[in-house]
Amino acid sequence: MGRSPCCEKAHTNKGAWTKEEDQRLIGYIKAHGEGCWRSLPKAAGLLRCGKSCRLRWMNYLRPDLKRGNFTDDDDELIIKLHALLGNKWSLIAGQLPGRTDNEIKNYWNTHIKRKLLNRGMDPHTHRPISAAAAASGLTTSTAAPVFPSSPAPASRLANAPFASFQSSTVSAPRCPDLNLDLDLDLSMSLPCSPPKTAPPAKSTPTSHQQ
DNA sequence: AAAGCCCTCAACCGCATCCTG
DNA sequence: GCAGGATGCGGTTGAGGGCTT
Repeated sequence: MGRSPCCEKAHTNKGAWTKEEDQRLIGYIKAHGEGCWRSLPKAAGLLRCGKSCRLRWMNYLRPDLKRGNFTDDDDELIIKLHALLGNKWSLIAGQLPGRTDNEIKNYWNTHIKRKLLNRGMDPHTHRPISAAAAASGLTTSTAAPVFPSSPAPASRLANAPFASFQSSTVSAPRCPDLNLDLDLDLSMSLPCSPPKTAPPAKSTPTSHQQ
């Protein structure tokens, strides 16, 4: 496509990071802080593209990461947040200090999906599979999720009514503004747009752009 | 003990959105 | 208001390790 590549692929390493690369990245960020990912690799003496450095730092090297050891509470929270937000992994991660969007996404796909299926729940709609199927003259896969199925882009969520819990992440441990302790009928609690039978999360804007 | 299969997770890719001039 | 660049996000892939046969 017409986009310029994010970096010169010919001169960048790919694949797994070596310890030395990690050390360089950590050292550089400790010394200079995050930011300007595009120029960071050169400045740090890394043959990586900025994106790759950012990802490595965010998902693996950051000192405040927990990594692994998801508790049942974490599971339940993720499930509830997913019911509310859909595949907005970064927002979900924001409610779980020390977790990254990538980690949660992986954990969802490998563990929680299965957990929900075992419970007879549809991981997309968060409804009982039979009900979800029945409810769909709609196809199962597009059965209306209980979260806004064509949610506003993440950034716009900042303007959404539940934005308050996003910004509250830091000060309060978890979702003080969401009634996550209840077995919510989430479809009732959503402040956002009325449910549409729209494609799931990310696909939204695509249709009217490009 | 070996081979094949399955699962997990780190990393990449492409697109969307934000930011700046 | 527009264009281009930078950053962030979500989907997907592939390597490696563990498990099963």
